[in-house]
Amino acid sequence: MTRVAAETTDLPTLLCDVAAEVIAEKGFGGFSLREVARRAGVSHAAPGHHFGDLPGLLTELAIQGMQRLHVEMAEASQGVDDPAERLTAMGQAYVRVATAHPARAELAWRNDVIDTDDPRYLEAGQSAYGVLHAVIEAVAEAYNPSLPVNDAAALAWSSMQGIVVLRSKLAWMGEGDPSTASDDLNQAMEALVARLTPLMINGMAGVPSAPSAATRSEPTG
Amino acid sequence: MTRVAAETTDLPTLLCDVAAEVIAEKGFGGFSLREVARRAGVSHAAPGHHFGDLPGLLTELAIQGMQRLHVEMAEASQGVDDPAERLTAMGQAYVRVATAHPARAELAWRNDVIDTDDPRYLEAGQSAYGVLHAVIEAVAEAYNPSLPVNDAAALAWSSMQGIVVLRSKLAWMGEGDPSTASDDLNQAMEALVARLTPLMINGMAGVPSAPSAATRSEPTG
DNA sequence: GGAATGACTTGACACTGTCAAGGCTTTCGT
DNA sequence: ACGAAAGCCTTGACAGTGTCAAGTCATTCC
Repeated sequence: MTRVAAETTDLPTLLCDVAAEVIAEKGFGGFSLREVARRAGVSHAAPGHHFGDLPGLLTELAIQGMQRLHVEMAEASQGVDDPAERLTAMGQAYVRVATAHPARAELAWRNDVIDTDDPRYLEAGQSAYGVLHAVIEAVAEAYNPSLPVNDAAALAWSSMQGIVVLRSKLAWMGEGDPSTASDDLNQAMEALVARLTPLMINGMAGVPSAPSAATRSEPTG
Repeated sequence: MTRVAAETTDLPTLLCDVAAEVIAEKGFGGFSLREVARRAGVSHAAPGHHFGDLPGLLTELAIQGMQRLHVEMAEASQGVDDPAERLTAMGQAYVRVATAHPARAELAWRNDVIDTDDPRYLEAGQSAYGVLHAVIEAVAEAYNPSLPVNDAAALAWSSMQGIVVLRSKLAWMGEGDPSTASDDLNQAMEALVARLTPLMINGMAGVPSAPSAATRSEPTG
């Protein structure tokens, strides 16, 4: 009857958009396939017809989230020469995607409800990681050729993802006011990323060949 | 009937343990209050009687997770004098809690299904952050008095949480084999934390333009 | 022009969270 | 000591959910 969005788009993409909207609105509790169908103006079994089952739809959203992460990080890194600035731009792009598409970005890491063996999911994830890895390699080349690139890349991605998860708890951490509007929170997070990146870059630039600050537990040299 | 666990513990804690077990086993899909009641050998409405509703039970688990994070980080930092080593020990404790109690640790950050306004939740979170903040302050005192402590603490916590979330994706990142057993994965993650901490400490210690900051290993000589 | 394919609906089933009502046991006041 | 009150838990019911089989209808293909 009253389909909510443009009639031109096909039903699967419409269902994805509606699902992301519902999740962003009410979280994963209160989300249901039937409500998605209701908002899209189709029968309750229509989603099942296109995506098989609930994990099928959520996996599709997760793939889209990972792909978006990939393309926006890649775009953000283009045209920025300095490796440190490029890492900052990518981190900000990551945060921006996570706030602009919360459902898709969160689902990308919800191993318990998606099919992590889907080849499209794997490919999107590895592509995204490839972009980050390239930037860290540039950082290593510019600042410290002996930098353990894999470790540094893991640190960078972990930090970005951690910031997104801890976003609502930044008030605990003296990083702004809890009552800030979402636009301000977004800006505050991009600013935080901009301040955190040099902290990481400094660590990557100055890492001694034999770390002495903490106990080493890596046996192989 | 056939209650599954020790009869000595009271029903609420039994229900929490069973719920955590079910979530760890089958994820949040496939989890239901009724199955928890079934495994505990009580009627289907017993959980509701003690916790009100589903968010009530999940919030209780989240509080327990945050508290565990707090106490284990505090314990890990005790008896370790060097700030860098203490930060490493705390990071490893964080990872250890997240792998030993996956349901509780994950729920601690699932804002969509828990009640984040619960005062016990808030208190536990702020206590945990306080422990981390103290360590970062010690790092600042030892290595770099002008370190922005709040930023550095946010970076440290974000990294720890990010590592936990990305744990299953470490294979993409050249950080070990995807087929490693869970015990090995646990060890690999603690080793990763041990390698990442010096990276962060170096970044916190100072700017790379000052060459002494990059090469020195002892702050006091 | 008939058949076959795909898109979607209808109807059904087992299951879920939540609530009201009731029973049973323990505790408490007097 | 004895009735009342309070807690703990069960039973029963209701609306809502995911999923599957069967059916309807238009399009496409030969």
